[in-house]
Amino acid sequence: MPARENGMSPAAMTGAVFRRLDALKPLSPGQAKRIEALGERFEAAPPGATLQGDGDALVRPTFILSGWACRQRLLPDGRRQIFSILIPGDAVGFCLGPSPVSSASAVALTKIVLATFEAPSYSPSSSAPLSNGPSDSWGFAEHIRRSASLEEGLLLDHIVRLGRQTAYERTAHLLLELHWRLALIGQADERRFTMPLTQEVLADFLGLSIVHVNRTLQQLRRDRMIELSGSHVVMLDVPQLTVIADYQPPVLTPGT
Amino acid sequence: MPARENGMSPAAMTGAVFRRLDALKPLSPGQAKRIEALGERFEAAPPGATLQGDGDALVRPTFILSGWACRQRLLPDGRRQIFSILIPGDAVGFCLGPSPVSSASAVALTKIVLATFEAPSYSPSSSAPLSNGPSDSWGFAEHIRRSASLEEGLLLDHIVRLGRQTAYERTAHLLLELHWRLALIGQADERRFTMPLTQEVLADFLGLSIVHVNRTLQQLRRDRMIELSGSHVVMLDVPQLTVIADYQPPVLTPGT
DNA sequence: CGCTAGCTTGACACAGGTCAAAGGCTGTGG
DNA sequence: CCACAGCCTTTGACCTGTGTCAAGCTAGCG
Repeated sequence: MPARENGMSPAAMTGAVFRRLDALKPLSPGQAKRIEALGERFEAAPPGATLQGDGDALVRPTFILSGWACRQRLLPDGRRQIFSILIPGDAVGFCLGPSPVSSASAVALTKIVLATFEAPSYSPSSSAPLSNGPSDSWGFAEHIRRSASLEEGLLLDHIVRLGRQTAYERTAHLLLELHWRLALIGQADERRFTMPLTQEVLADFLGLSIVHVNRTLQQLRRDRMIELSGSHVVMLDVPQLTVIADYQPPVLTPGT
Repeated sequence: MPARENGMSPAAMTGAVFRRLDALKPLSPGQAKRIEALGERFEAAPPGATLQGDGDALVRPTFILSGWACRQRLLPDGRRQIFSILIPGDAVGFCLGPSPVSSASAVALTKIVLATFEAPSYSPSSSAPLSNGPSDSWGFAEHIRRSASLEEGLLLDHIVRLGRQTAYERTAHLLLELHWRLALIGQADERRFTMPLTQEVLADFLGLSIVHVNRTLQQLRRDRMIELSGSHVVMLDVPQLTVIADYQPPVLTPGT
C-alpha cells in the first residue's frame, strides 16, 4: 500500500469519515470500501482557504479527512458569525439535494485535507427513478438523512446557546459538544482533546468578543472546570460542566 | 361543497399550504388534488397546545392550515428559546426521514388548525425501493427537500441575528422575514401584515427580555420605521429596514 | 365591572463590549 | 543564534446594551 499524505494508508486517512458514518448507521462492506476509496483522491488546503463559496451549489458530498473548518457568514460591516465548526469526518455543506444554495461559506481553520465522492459509480441501482434526487445515486441516502438530522440538532443547540445562555454556559456547552463529536471519531479520550481554534474563532462562534472569551476561559480555569494550554483541553469536571451547560448529547438512532 | 370550519371549502382552508408548496416547486394537478384533500381532515387546537412533544417521532407530515405556532426548547430553569415561528402553510416538524427525534417541541401560539397527510395513498410508485425512506411514499420528496433547505436558511439567519445583531437589528430582521413568508402565502401586502405574537413570544424568539423588546419596538416607532398596534404591523420604510437588518430574502430555486 | 394578560415606563444593576497596552510564542531572515 | 515581525493571549479601565425589578396602565372577557 503506497504511502500518501504524511505516509498514511487510504484507510487511515478516511478513519474519521468511516467512524462517523458507521456510528450514524452501520456501513455495509460495500459502503466501507467506497469510503476507503475516498483516501485515494484527496486535496489539501491551507488555513483560511475558502472550501465552498457563498452561493456555490453543492453537488457531490465532500468530506474532511483531517483538519478543522467552519461554516460562517459575514455581515457587511465585518462582523462574523460562525454557524458550525467542522471536524474530520464531517461533510462540508449539505447533500440533501439540488437546491442547497446555502447562504453560508465554508472556510478552513487549519491545514485541511478533503475528499469528494465520485458521482455515480453505483449505476446498477441508480436505475431507480430520479425522484430520489442526486443524493441517492451514490448509495448513502440514509446516512445523509441521519447526518442532516444530527446537524440540525447541533444548529438548534447553537440557537439556544446564543439566545438564552450566558458566556460561561455557552463556552461549557461548546466544549462538551466538541468533546462528544471528537469522541465519535475516536479523537478524544474521557476528558481531554485537541481544539485547534483561536479565541477569535471561539468568539465568532459563541457570539462574544475575543476579550470576553478570554475572560470566560480564565473563569473556567479558576473554577477548576477545565485546563487549557495551547490547543490542549482537559475537562476537569465533566458532570458539573454538563449541568452548567444543560448539555444533552445527541441521540443516535441505533441500528440497521 | 359542504361548509367546514367557519364555513370554508377545503380548497380555501388549504390555500396557504398550496401557495407555499407551489412556490417551492410548481405542483402537479395530482399533487394539488392531494393538498386540497387535506382540507377534509383537519383538527383544531387552542393556544398553548403542544402540537408535537419533545422526543416524538415525526412520521407523517403535518401542515398548519391556519393559526401560528412555534418550535421551542425549554431550559431547566424556565428560560425558553424559540427556534422558529410557524405560520399557515408551514409543516410542523420535519419529514426528512425516520430519525427526526427532534429535541424541540412545537406549541400553538394561537388557535390553530392542522391537517396530516394520509400515508401511502400513492402505492403505485411506492413499489420503489424503500431506500427513499417514508418521505417519498407520498410523492412530495422534492418539495420536502426544498422546504428543508429553506428552513435551514431561516435557522442560519436566526443564528446570525442572535449571535451578531443588536436588538434593533434583530427585530427589524424578524419583521422582514415574517413579511416575506406571509407574502409567499398571500397574507401580506406591500408593507402591512398581521402578527399575532405577544412581546413575550418575540422576546423568547429574539433572545431578549420582554422589557427590552418593548423598548426596541418603541424605538422603531419613534424612528418612523414601523407602525404597530395590536397585531397589525405596517413597515413604513422597507428599504431602510432592509439595510439596517442586512436582510436578504431567501432565494427560491425556480422552476420545474 | 372586576380580573387577568399584555403593554409601557422608570430606576437601577450587570454582563459583556470596547479601547489600549503589554506579554508570550513561533517562524524567518540576517 | 539572535532579532525582529506577526499573531495570539492576557489584563486593566471604562462604557453601554440589555436585563431586572417594580409599578402603573389598558383592554378584552367572563
